[in-house]
Amino acid sequence: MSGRIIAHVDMDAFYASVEVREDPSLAGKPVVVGGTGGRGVVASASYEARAYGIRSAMPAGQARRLCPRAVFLPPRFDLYKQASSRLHAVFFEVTPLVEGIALDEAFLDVSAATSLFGRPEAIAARLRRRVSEELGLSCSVGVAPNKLVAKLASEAAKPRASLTGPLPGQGVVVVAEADLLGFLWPLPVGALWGVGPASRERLHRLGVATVGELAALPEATLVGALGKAAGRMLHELAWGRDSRPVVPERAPKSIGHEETYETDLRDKADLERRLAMMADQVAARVRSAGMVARTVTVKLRYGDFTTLTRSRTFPAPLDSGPALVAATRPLLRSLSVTEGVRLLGVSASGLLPKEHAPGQQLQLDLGSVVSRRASDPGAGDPGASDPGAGDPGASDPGASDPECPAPSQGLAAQHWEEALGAVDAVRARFGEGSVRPAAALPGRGERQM
DNA sequence: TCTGGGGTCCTAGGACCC
DNA sequence: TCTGGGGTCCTAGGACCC
Repeated sequence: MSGRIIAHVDMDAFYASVEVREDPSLAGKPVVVGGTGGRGVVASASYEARAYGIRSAMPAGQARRLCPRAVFLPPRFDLYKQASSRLHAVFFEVTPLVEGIALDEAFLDVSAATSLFGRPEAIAARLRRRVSEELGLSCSVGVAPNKLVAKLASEAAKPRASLTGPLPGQGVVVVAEADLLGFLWPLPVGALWGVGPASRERLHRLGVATVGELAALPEATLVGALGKAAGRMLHELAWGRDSRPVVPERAPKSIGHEETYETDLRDKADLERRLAMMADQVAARVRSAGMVARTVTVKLRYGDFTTLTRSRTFPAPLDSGPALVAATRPLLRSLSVTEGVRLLGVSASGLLPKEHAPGQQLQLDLGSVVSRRASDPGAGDPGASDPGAGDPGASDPGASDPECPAPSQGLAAQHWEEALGAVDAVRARFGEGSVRPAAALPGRGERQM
């Protein structure tokens, strides 16, 4: 446990600061990124905007009421991604052990960097200087023996908003092993990783408001109130114990896309087309990650915010657009849309690296598998690992759907791979919208472009 | 002018297997 | 033929993070 030195680097008001850097006339003004759509929320707010009480995740309307003269900008994620990769290049100057948490935030295990760069304070100061030189942006750095406290330390190092302008923070806060509990125990429980509004409320009912009070509670009480995993975890964290390692590369567990609409949608055919577009995009991202997916989930949210999911796991993985589109269709059809749909989404999970995936041929057969399983949940796996076995003669509503025919049984797997590669290549060159799934088109005879 | 979009992890119940 | 129990997989929902 002892000996680790973990740094947490967190950019200050990242998206807003990038926008100010791109347009210096915004400097000193309240700037809000996000919340430009009818149903948006704030993604990032400059310290000038925070002085009015504007915060991330706040509904746009509320932010506008708090500060009508704030500048509201639509997010430009490509710009933030560029800045993020330059940020990571700076991190790699110090250590290869970098775990990105978000575009603007990362843990660095700098335990082995002291011989080259000196004491933790010096490493943190160096990081801040290099970030400023390379990106023209400021960040805050926390250093501690573990991730939990490093993150809380970077928070303590942040600037503060005030109506007379941002008050600079310390920039760097280092918490030594001996000071751990003294730093931790006065903090509110909500500061701990994993304590959100629901857990905070439960803890308050137990009379717990600070981390110190949490530490005084028996672990069994916490487990009773919050469940086994969360209870044990929080008990450890309250005592400053956190052995989670810095993990540089994590394989994704799911890849998805969802959209909230300006007004609730009720037209089933329209929703199916939108879902097909999303499923096709998700399939492309699964392929570009070099993965295949076994589980497909459709998510739907009604106007009253009730949220439902429907998922299906297939015996063999899939990664083609038509396969994902075909998989989502019966899932959406199992849900009512007459109430009005606020949000629709698709996600692919059960991801496996493509090279270890067994029986990748399901995509050739998926139409029949999907509809058969949907109509008869008790049906076994109809030879899914064998592309030719899927009962090509059966008149199957899914496979014969005019809007989304199953890929031809006769198309050799190799040709299918080539077709997918071609789709991805055209998209890479001409943009995402250049190739669209047939199921996303309004009608068969109708010209789209 | 209520509540985004990208995710991770956990829980609980049922099916199923031994 | 009054009923175990562990393990795994799947599904749905929910808390939480940035």
